[in-house]
Amino acid sequence: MQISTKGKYSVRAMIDIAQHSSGSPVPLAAISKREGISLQFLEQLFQQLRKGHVVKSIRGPHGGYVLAREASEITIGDIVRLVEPPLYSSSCFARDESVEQCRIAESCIGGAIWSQLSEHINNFLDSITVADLCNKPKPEVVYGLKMRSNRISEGRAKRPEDVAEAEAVEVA
Amino acid sequence: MQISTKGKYSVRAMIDIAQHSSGSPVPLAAISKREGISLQFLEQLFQQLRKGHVVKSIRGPHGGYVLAREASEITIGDIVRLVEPPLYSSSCFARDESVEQCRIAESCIGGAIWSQLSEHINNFLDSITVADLCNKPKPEVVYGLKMRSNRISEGRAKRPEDVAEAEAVEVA
DNA sequence: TTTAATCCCGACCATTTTGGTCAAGAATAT
DNA sequence: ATATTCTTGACCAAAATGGTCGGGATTAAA
Repeated sequence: MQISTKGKYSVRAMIDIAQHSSGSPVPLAAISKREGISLQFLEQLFQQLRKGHVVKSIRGPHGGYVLAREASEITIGDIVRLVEPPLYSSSCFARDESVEQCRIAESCIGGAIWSQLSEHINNFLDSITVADLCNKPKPEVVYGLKMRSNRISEGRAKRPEDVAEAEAVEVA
Repeated sequence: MQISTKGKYSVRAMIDIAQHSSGSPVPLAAISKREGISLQFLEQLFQQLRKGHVVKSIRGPHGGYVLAREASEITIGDIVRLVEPPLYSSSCFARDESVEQCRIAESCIGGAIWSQLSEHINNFLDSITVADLCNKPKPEVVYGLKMRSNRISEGRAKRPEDVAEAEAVEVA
């Protein structure tokens, strides 16, 4: 269970755009140089980010990418979900995952675990926005991240009762 | 970000032992047959589970594996951590991950995100025990999983303030 | 004491995923 | 026109995943 560099690079690139775009588009070449990420790899990632509607592209000279909406309205989860495979893919403890039926049948709790874990992770990642990471908070604040619950992220219809209360983790 | 079959298989095998062991050891061959998991793959997994002290082995005829402690004292997190690579490995948004220094330096929040995410996941997985999954709860109960916070899992020293309040997710 | 059951261990291996590169093209500001 | 920038698709090496194989070591029981 790992977060790949695709996720990390994508988040870094999105932060980079948010920090360096003053209304004008940011070319990938600039991000590549600043973040030390290969241009071609960025291009690959940004196709997914564009199709996922978190950035918009502008072609030609002085072109580049701009955030599709305000940095405070783009969550880390929005980004990560576009470039990472989903955690929960309908498999539980069932013997044969291709079959819908679970081995321990009506008492199966396995699927619920992974789906609940997935919910937890998504709620956590959706509680942090690109704007949060651009504000350069003081170290004390870093560890006291304010968690916003019930955030509705793009393309993911959540009923309110689906959303867990995400409490801040006191790490320090 | 995926949970591999190693994690799922290991959890299933542990549940299998808990359900079929009446004090006597459960041979891998029996688990293999019941769960449809290759014997050799199980052997591979159980080496890690044994070294991680969640099971004990008994060799010779009528041998097999027994849980190293009560099913209610073994969490899913205990199992999964033994066979899955760790989520958080000291990398944040830093340009050069081999260097300890982060690009956005004193205001770096990136590392905190992944480490907090890791905490969240561990707390969640540590809130569910093998015993919970053997009790065959009714479907209603399945989705109302009671989360126990502040569980101390083997080999992971947690200060109380490190542990988030894990609330039950109302899925249904 | 042989035999069979069982765990133990290390090497091996095919496929998929990851983390990219390369080359050619299309759009567009200047 | 031309240079800049995104767009697309093919390709590729290395690592991880999800196993298999073959032989040992240990031990209960016939």
